Order: sequence, then structure tokens, then C-alpha cells
Amino acid sequence: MKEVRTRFAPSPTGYLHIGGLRTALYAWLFARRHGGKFILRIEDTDQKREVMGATELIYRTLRETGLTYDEGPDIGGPVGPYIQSKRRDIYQEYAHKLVDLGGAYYCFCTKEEIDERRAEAQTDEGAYRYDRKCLSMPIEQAKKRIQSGESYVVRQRIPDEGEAYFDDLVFGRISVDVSELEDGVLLKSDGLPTYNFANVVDDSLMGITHIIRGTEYLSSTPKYNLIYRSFGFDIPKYIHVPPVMKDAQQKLSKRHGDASYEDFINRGYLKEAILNYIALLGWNPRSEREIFSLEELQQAFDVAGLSKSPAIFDERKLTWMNAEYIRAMDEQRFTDTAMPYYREILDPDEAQCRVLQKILQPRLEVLNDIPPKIVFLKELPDYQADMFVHKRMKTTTELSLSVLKNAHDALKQLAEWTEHNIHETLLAVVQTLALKNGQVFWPVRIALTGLPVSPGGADEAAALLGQDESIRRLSIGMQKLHAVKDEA
RNA sequence: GGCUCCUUGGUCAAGCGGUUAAGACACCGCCCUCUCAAGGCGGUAACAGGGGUUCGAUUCCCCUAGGAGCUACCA
Repeated sequence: MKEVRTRFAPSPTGYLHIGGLRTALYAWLFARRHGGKFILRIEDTDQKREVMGATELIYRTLRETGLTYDEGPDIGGPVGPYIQSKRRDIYQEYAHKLVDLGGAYYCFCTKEEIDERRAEAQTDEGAYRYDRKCLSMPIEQAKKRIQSGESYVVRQRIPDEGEAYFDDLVFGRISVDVSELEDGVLLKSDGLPTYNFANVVDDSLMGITHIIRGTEYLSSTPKYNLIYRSFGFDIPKYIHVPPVMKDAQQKLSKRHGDASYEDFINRGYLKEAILNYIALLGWNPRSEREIFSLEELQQAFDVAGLSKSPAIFDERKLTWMNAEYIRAMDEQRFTDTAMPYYREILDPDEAQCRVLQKILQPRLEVLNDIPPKIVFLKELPDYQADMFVHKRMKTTTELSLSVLKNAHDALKQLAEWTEHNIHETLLAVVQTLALKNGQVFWPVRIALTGLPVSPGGADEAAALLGQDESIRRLSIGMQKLHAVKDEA
């Protein structure tokens, strides 16, 4: 069997959006799954839409995500160039060849003329098709006009009757009567091909065996197959994948300012989680498993699991999955990953890192949650004394004051400031005052964090703050409680 | 307008003629608990509508509705 070759062929029109990344992922997975090659091709035949730097961003994103390509513009390969604007001569050659083969013809009608005729046609909305005015022109005459330097395009010659069709691995056979098709432009007057032509020539010349792309091409693929036939090219297998939607009506798109891969990274999402999540948007492994590494995805990927209908991107679920990935990290990896975020607030030593890991790992959804969760360590928030009073904890002002005093004194004596020792010390306070755990831990935690909600408990907060700062904060708590008592 | 495609809970999605119609996220409740999480247990919630075919339709066919894509010298 022939080696499988797939490609990802983005236009450099901006950031790589989530839908594009998913298409790339599927094409990559399919190639890897079958021991084949994955090729990157840049489709920049529409210079008007090109965005500076977009190509580099595509290279970088594919590298970063691990979707490595075997051939591409920046690494070369046997069937390059891999940038369409550098393949101009190739398209020219094949366009003329297609004319010779009877699959296309030269056309000298200008855009303006056609717009005029379209307006005059007064047909229903969008019903106008090119009237084939130039189809009847003798080939010698056409060639003469070209030689004289006249501007021209090459149009596809759609057969007069019959069905055009193709077979898709997920949608089955798609066929359309040729009377529905237009003699579309293949080679533009600027000498560059349209997508309609470039994709056929490139995919053939590059030996692409499986074309994996979005469903927006579903209705134009029958006419691409006509071109393949005219050339006598082998027809590739087609795998069209439905779009990733932002809601039921709209696709996820950079144009509408929807989040791109980069945006998610910047917001503290892990690339593994993003890839895992988008893999499952439109594809299912035929099992209940949801967490897959790239390698595992590679093993499991199967066209049979591809869905036909669009999938709405659910950030909640991505977030959940991201949290799963965070929780699954080993301690070292977590600390390494979290360190840049810790540094925004403090410079933790090893012991502090262990406590931070313990309290943060189960509580994070995205990495960006880290700084706001630990700022209280840097500075005690200004809080109100009524936070000490908690009905369910059964704490009162008086009780809290006494707890804080006892905790303060006991902790001040503590020789070795470890979380374990702190915990034991506070339990001893519970014993001494004959209270319930919460009645001691709650006020102490409030005094240490100044927060109604904090990651971890009193002992962890104390361990992180260190002995001096903890003692200081307990004193502040007592002052606040005294102030309230005096008022009363 | 024409053509092509799509349609199971709020979302992802299993199902491929006979099921109490899975599972996950989200949501709600309970447990655990020094707060919040995490974790455990449980719950609410779906076959777009109408015709066929069939002993039997979520599943096959047709129609309608809704949605998407294409209908460019965009990709």
C-alpha cells in the first residue's frame, strides 16, 4: 500500500485559530497513525489577505504543540516549494496543460464586464453563472491574444452533462449535476491560481493521499475531481471535518475576536489540555475515555469516530480538562510549571513550594489562577473583625479572641516551624480549650489570611507565612477583636 | 433563490431495527471537611415535527422546519 501523506494547508491570514489547529491535529494524527508523512503547505495565493508574521506563527504553533511536519516551507522536502506563491510557474504550466487536455479554456472577459453582465442578468440572487462567452474562441486566436500581452484568466471547462461527484470517508458520496457548476476561474489574471486550482495541482504533485480539511469544501470538491480526471491524476481520499462553532450560528473565528490557541496559552491553559479537548470536538474514540496524550491520540485515532455535525466549543469543559491535567502533574512538574506564576507574588523556598503545590494543585483550573490565590501571602488583606464570627463554625468574638491568644502563645513557642508541628500545636489548643477543630482553625485561618475563602487551611497558611509573620497576623487579629469588644 | 450537507439533554457525545436511550462537562443535592477546592455518592435533563417501510423505529426512506456551507479573478 502507498505511504499515507496528509497535509495542513493554512492561509497566512492571521493567528492559527482553534478550528484550524484541530484540522491540523486530525491530519497529523491520521498520518502518524498510519505511519505516513504530514506536510505543511502555505496557501498564500491571495496576497490581499495576507498578514505579516502569520506564517511564522503557524510554524511556531505547530512546533510548540508537537504537530511536527515532515515537509514544509521552512524545512524543505522532495516536492517543494511548499509556499504557493513560489509555485507560480508550476501552476502556469499545469493551467496551459489543462487547456490542452480540454479541461479548461482561456477567457478574456474582465471582472468588470462580468459584473455588468451579472447585474443585467436580473436573475435571482446569486444565480448568475459565467456565460461561457470565451469558450467558443478558437485556440489559435486565444494564444495570439495572450502573446500580444493581453490579460487573461484560465477557466475550468465544466462538462455539458452528467454528474460530478466524490466519495468522502465521513460523508459518503457527494454528487451534483454539472449544470449546477460554473466554469470557475482557475488561474487569475495576476498569474496566480485560485484555491480551486492550486489545491488540486499541489495535492497531486505533493502526493497527498488523504485530504483532510473543513466541510466548507464539501460542495466544491466534485468539481475538483473533474480536474483530477482531466489531468489523469490519482484521486485522493477525502475526509471533510465539520467546523468548530462558537454558538449554533457562528464558527469560531479570529475575525470575531474569538480566542485563538495563543490566547488560551496566555490565559494559563496547557497545550496538552487544549489539544486533548479539541481532538474530542468532532471526534470520539468509541470508548468512554477522555484523557489522551498526543501519543495516545495517535494510537486511537480513527476516521470512523469523526462526526458529521458541527461542534460548539465549550470553554467550561476545556477548563475542566485543563484542571485534570494540572492535577495529574507530578510534584516536580507542577512546581516547575507554577514557578513563574509564584514569582509574581513571592520567591518560595523548597519547603514553601511543597506546601504551595499541596494547596494549589487541586484548586487550579488555569495557571493564571495562581497569583490571585496567593497574594494574601504577600500582604494581609484589610478585613473586618466580623469575619471571625461564623455561625456554622460556632465562633464568636469572645471565643475567637481567646483562641487567637492561645494559638499566638503556643505558636510563638514552637521551635520547628513546619506544617506538621503547626497542625499539632493547633490541635493542642483545641484540646486545651475543649473546642471543636473548626472553632480554633477558623479564627486562626481568618487572622492569617484575612480572607473568607483561601486555598488551604490555617496550618498551611501559617507554614507559608513563616513564624514571625504568622505571629504578627495573629496579633493583628486580636487587636481587631479587641476593638470590636470595646465598642460593644 | 439554487445546490450540498447537518439535526440525540444547556454543551460534547454513545447508539449503527428490539436498550430502563450510555458516559463526560455544566447545574442541583448529600457525604467528607478549619473556608474554598479536590474526592465520594446521588439527582434534574434529549431522539426537531409529520408521514411512510417494518411485527417493531432514535436507528432505513420521503416531506416539512431549523441551521450551516458553497454559489468570488477568497480560501
